[in-house]
Amino acid sequence: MSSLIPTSFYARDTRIVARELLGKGLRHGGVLLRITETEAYCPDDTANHCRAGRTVRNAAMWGPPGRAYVYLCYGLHQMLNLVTEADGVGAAVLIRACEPLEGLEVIGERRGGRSGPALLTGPGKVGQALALDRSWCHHPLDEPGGLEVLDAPAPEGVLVGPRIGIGYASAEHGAAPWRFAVAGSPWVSHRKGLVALR
DNA sequence: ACAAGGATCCTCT
DNA sequence: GAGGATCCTTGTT
Repeated sequence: MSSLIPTSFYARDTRIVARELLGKGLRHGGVLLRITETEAYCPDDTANHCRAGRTVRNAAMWGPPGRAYVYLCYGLHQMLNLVTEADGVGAAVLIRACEPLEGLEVIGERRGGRSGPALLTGPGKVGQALALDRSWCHHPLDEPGGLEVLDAPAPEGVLVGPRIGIGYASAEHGAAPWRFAVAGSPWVSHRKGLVALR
């Protein structure tokens, strides 16, 4: 796990990018993580922050692919997304959960001394473990030494299911199987509702 | 200037 | 499985 993923990887259908991000590396703040759970937020998606058009907060999602979109949820959680699709299209992949590979001690400190899957199963937890804040919004993900996304082999099996916490979306989008997770991994939030990808 | 609403987390049952 | 904490962003006066 060493090479940075190029921008072209992100300039594709958001659901494909979300699935293929499983297993990839995430390095920042002295910590290396393996992505184990993602969600796709697509164009024309009623669960998407961009559903009401462009705003100061969601500007990064409308921008070029391969950059970070970090936003504050419930006034306290820093949520990491990776911007997808062409420049001018509002779409991104939310990183929901990860497995720790390096820096376990630092992660534990940032997560209030917790241990086990509670460390990293949830998007707010991932942001906290990586020491991210909104100053990282718009940051290019292929820049060495910054917030790095590293290439790695795809997992053996993938699970899919509906996304979490989007009760405000339409019935169609609320049920869409746009959440992806590494099969058999304990580092996944809300296991219920996930099924093997054909 | 104000009110409303969250892509969650944690602590209980 | 359910409910409260918490405070910024947004759209509306």
